[in-house]
Amino acid sequence: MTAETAAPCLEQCPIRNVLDRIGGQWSLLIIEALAGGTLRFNELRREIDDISRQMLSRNLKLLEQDGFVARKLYPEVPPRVEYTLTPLGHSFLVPMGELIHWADEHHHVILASRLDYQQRSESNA
Amino acid sequence: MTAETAAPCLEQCPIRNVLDRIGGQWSLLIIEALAGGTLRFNELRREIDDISRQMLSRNLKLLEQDGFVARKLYPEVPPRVEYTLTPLGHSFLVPMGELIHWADEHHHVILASRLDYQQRSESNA
DNA sequence: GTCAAAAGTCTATTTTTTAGACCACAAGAG
DNA sequence: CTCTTGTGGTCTAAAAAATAGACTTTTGAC
Repeated sequence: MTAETAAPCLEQCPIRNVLDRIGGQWSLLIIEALAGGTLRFNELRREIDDISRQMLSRNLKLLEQDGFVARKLYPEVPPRVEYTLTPLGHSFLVPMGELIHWADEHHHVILASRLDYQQRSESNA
Repeated sequence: MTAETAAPCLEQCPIRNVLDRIGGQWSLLIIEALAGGTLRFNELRREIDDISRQMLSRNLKLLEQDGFVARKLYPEVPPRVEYTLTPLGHSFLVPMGELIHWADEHHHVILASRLDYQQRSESNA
């Protein structure tokens, strides 16, 4: 129980640095949508459906910065922009898949826990 | 390419429902901190160090609701509260571990990508 | 007597997100 | 010709969320 104990995540730790980007509501959803293949901006928007243009735009930019997705602009009129997962993005699908699998497997437990908690707090009220 | 294609995550889909909770900046950090064993409120705060009391409190409450952590209040004065991972919380450590491992393995690529992007946008400016 | 610590809560300020208008241009309908 | 739709966004104003910091209550140390 000396200084060695835990504290693995100070501010500029790599894990935190990476996961903070992934952590938003939208990033995982976008990556998942692109897992099926290249999509254009508005295709993504329809796919995710309740994301605002601005958030989609911002998150795509972040994902592009971090090298998860590649953005290809076709200089046509009207403009066409295609977003595709990079190899890095694809490699991320593996741990993300496990996370989703876990969520899928356990969501009933979680839902039950939520209900339980709700009922307990009601009976205390 | 019919309706079957993708759209796996509408609003009330379980994955989304679960991951939205996990998705915050703090949840993963809290779970990671508790992976080492039971901690009290202020111990957690020192562990994570740049989390506000309010966010820690709120996130712990959410994690408790969802059944990831158990909260044990000792009715002493001053009050003592201990937070511990439940079995569900522990089982989550597995996919989370893979995610962290991936982040650890790839953060250099991501950092490089960020720098690259930055330089490209500077040369375009 | 004074100060710190416990585990939070409350409020005010700041940041982030959302909703929605707006842009230039072109193709298709009528 | 005009009207509407679709393209990939950006901009602004309003709503929601996060942060910082004071406050609470009781005990033990000094």
